[in-house]
Amino acid sequence: MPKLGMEPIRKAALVKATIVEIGRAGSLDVTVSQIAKRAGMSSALAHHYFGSKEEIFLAAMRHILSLYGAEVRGALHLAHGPDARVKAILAASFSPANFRREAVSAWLNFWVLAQSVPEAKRLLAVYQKRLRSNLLAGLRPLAGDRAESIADGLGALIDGLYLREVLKTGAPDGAAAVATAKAYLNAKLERAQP
Amino acid sequence: MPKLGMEPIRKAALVKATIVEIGRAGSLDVTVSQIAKRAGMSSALAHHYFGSKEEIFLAAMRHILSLYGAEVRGALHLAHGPDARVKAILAASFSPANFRREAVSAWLNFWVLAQSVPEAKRLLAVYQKRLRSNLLAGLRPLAGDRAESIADGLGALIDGLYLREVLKTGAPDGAAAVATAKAYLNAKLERAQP
DNA sequence: TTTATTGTTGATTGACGAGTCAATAAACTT
DNA sequence: AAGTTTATTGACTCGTCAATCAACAATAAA
Repeated sequence: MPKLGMEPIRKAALVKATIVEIGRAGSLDVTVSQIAKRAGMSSALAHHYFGSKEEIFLAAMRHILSLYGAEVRGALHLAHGPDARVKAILAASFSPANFRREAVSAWLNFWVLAQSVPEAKRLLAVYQKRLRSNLLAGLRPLAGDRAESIADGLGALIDGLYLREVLKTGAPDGAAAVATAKAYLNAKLERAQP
Repeated sequence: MPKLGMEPIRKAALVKATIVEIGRAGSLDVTVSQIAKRAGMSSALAHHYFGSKEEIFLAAMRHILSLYGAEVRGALHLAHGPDARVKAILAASFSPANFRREAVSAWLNFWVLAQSVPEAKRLLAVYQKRLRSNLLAGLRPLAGDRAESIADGLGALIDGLYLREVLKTGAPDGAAAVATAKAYLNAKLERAQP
């Protein structure tokens, strides 16, 4: 039965299962056995590939971050002009893939993890820095030296909209979130809603 | 040794200790023994007064919420005029008492708790509703029917600023947070920084 | 065909933690 | 004085869970 080259497959399955389980539980109170079971293997195998529960969590976090990063990069690639680039970032941030219950819950819990696990904190800091620099690139031509303060506000607003999604019932409404963020942007750029 | 009327004293000590311990750990991974020890009693006594760990957490959450509520109410009492009232809410939200490491960490973790404990979710929803209605009362005279969207954005921004505090190192900077929120407000009200 | 190498799990270990209980003691009631 | 209520804790139960291990299976390399 054992076919070779299982490692990447198993790891990917575990990462995916971890995100699902965190979403289900709404917290990091998830056992390795639960994760392994959902991924269709024994908990011993999960330990075999990842070494520890913390490593599993970090891998899941990297995965969420890289999914998000890829989406932003893809959207940015298609966008021409500063305004379009900023809006592309917003659209990617609240796209169905990222702005879904599971993922939002995972983000929230990774924030918690960042308080006690330095590597998690580092990863989240990288995300924040990249988001900021992406926003800044688009905003600078539009707002000059006010770009920094707009970017910081917009970044916090995005995170806040994620946070608030947690309390909502029913399916996430990415469009509404994007609208709120765009309204902020337009107000800061002192122009009417386009 | 046993003096009567200990219950409220013990409970208060436990609630306080809970917030400190959650702040220290950065998560809800805090044992009843740790909490009880910090509060200067045995874990059995903590169970005696609260029944369960979950009840202890909920009591701590109610405490944080009520501290915040009291601060807002106090600030609102002194504020005259819609503009002053909105600013009072911002000032209270980022006052040193509320916007400190421990409290911020507690808030974040209560958000996580809300995902799995209905009562926690309820409490957080009450907070959100009150914040919204307080903001609305001040914004309506200033912005008419745009007040709703401004209040929602401002609410999310406040939460986002709390969230971002988690990653920061060093002492929290309430003034900067207030400045960001005020900048948002001013932009939405289409006026220069007063 | 032996000998690694990789994949896999059931069983076990060792630690830890929530909640209970029995026992003790002080204070208040009658 | 006897009985009741409140305060308090050390010791214990019972369950859970991360991590390890021993053993087995299958493929690849020699």
